[in-house]
Amino acid sequence: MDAPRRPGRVTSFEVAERAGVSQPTVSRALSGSSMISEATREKVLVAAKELGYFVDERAARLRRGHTGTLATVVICKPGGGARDVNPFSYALLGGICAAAAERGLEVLVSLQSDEDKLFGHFVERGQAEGLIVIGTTANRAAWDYFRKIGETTEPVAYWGSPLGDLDWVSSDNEMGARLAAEHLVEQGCKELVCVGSRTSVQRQFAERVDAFLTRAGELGVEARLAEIEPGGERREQGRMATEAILANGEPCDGIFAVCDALAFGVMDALQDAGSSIPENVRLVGFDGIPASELTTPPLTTIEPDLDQAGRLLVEAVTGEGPHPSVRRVPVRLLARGST
Amino acid sequence: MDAPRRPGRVTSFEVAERAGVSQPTVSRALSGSSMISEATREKVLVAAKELGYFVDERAARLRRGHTGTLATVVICKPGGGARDVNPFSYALLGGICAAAAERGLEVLVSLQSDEDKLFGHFVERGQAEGLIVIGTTANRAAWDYFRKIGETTEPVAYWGSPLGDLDWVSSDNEMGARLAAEHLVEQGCKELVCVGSRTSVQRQFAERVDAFLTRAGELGVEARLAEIEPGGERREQGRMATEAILANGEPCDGIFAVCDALAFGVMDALQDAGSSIPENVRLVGFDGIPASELTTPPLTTIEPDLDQAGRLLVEAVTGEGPHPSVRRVPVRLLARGST
DNA sequence: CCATAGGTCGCATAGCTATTCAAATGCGCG
DNA sequence: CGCGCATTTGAATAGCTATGCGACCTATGG
Repeated sequence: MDAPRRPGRVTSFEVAERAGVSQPTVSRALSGSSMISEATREKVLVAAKELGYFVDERAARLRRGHTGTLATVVICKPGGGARDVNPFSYALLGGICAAAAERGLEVLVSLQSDEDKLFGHFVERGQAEGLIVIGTTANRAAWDYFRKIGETTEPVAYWGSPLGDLDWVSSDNEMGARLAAEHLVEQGCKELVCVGSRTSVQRQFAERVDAFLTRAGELGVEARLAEIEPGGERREQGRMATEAILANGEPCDGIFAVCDALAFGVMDALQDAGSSIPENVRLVGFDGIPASELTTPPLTTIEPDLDQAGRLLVEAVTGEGPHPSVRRVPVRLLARGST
Repeated sequence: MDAPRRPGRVTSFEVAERAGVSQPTVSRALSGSSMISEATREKVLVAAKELGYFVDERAARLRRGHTGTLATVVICKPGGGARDVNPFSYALLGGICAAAAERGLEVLVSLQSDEDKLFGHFVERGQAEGLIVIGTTANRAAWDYFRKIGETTEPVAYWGSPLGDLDWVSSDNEMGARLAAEHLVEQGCKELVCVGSRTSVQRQFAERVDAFLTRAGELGVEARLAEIEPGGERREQGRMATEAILANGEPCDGIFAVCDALAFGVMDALQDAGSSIPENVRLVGFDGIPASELTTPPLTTIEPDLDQAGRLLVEAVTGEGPHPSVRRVPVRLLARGST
């Protein structure tokens, strides 16, 4: 059609011929084998450059038996397109890519919402060494699916979801929630509310709720849970939960929302009710998504170290360290205008 | 170490033996060849399932000669980690993944900031059919790099950057900027300012600026450009440009910021100056990033159809349609509180 | 001067599938 | 009953690299 499209690709045999050596020598020279003399290696490198040779990864991987690749499945909302992916998932994906690159691994990304295709069988098909699954919160069906196939022997690591005997990684929810409680108390709050859930698919939420209430208790401050309605958008859930609090006239001068998206809804409701942040109510979120900086006032939030998160996920799936393992990503408090 | 790790993997030969046929028959049966009888195909499928067989993509791709994979390079800021990636790039990446999945293609993602590794040679190494490059705005050096290697014969498509004779895709900047101008005028604005740049690496900015000023002129409304300072964060650039306007006491009741991140800075400056949006000044952004919904008031913005964007990029790189080609992604106005 | 060891390199092959080509089978029709 | 044709299958091979093992050469020590 257009360009001649490289009729036959340049092979290591052609490089060998040009360099006056054998094909295996080319292979070894390029892979840095120590059994090749410097002079020969140089000849080979020159020939390879002149011919524009690149190793064919297909053949190399077939022969070698491994791929140097990790697959990452990002779970999407059932009907949702790319637009609906949680911003947190994208940020996490970035951390994974960075950590993989550190180790010289490629990353294959798959956005999935269809239940039957969730598990791409990337490992069995020889496309990846292991699988990282993130965004499981977005899709209940997906969650159940992974729960069922939990017995697979594939090297797979999940973000944020205790699944029996498997590797998983999550924020240090307990630490984060404690930081939130301490911060609100330091700011003088006396009547705390936690907007979240103990029963969500997202088990991380329950951890945050429990740790927050416990820590508030230790500090001698009232704290109670405002359970969100299941289903629907997070932001809307946050709004409704907060409206319920306000409607009941319950006293409240400090709110901890267990994720930033919920916190946005909390802000909506407070603003509608004419309650000002932080004067009347102080608010802390969780996740540290970049958008949290844009609200008025900017949202105080608990930010996990996503580079670290990516690193731990990659380590879990490449089998470094014990198995099964649970790894906690360090968090820090980003104090901003909402407190 | 841990699990026996599948000492030898299940091959098509084993499936063949169990099904009582030959290896080529297995290959054909599983790939849906029409030259296999239904009875035989059924036998093969059963045997494959019983043995837990999956095609080894490494071997299949080696033999077949193509990979069914697209590589996407996301350019990052020079020193920046995953955290610094433009949210727009992530959203676009989502669109690309979705479009690729529609065509049964896998997506290999690579975040890159080191200049020497930008071009992963994914195609030459037989890892992908083609390359999509996004986020070129983030990194001047990267931009120059790609400019230099523009002559490569690799199938590569760029987001948003006219690069001589290559395929590229961008928002319909002209249409978007016109929509912005028309909207501001409809809302009664008489003194328009465009916060942006004609000289940025990001050529899309210049297109937006020109179209906005032209359209405002056609509508008989004053409009001028507030050129941003080169370098630094977009948000900061927007803030500084707006502060300059306010300091000069120039009349202004409508602002078009050529990207959302700039618009956030515009809001910062207006808020600091006690100028209220939309009463005193109306504001329109560009890109429709999800975070634009979170500002107070929510930002009116021009949203490109990112599913479409992904589709056009994938088509460009897979060689569907003419080459070289320039493709424009349809946009729409999201009217929100800031106007 | 020979034996040995160490350092380099080439031969042959494995790794698994898709495809080409020929062979076998079954069927209709003259 | 024989022949041609369509349908279905198998044998052989290509696709390209990495690696086990043997071969070779040179230097070294005896």
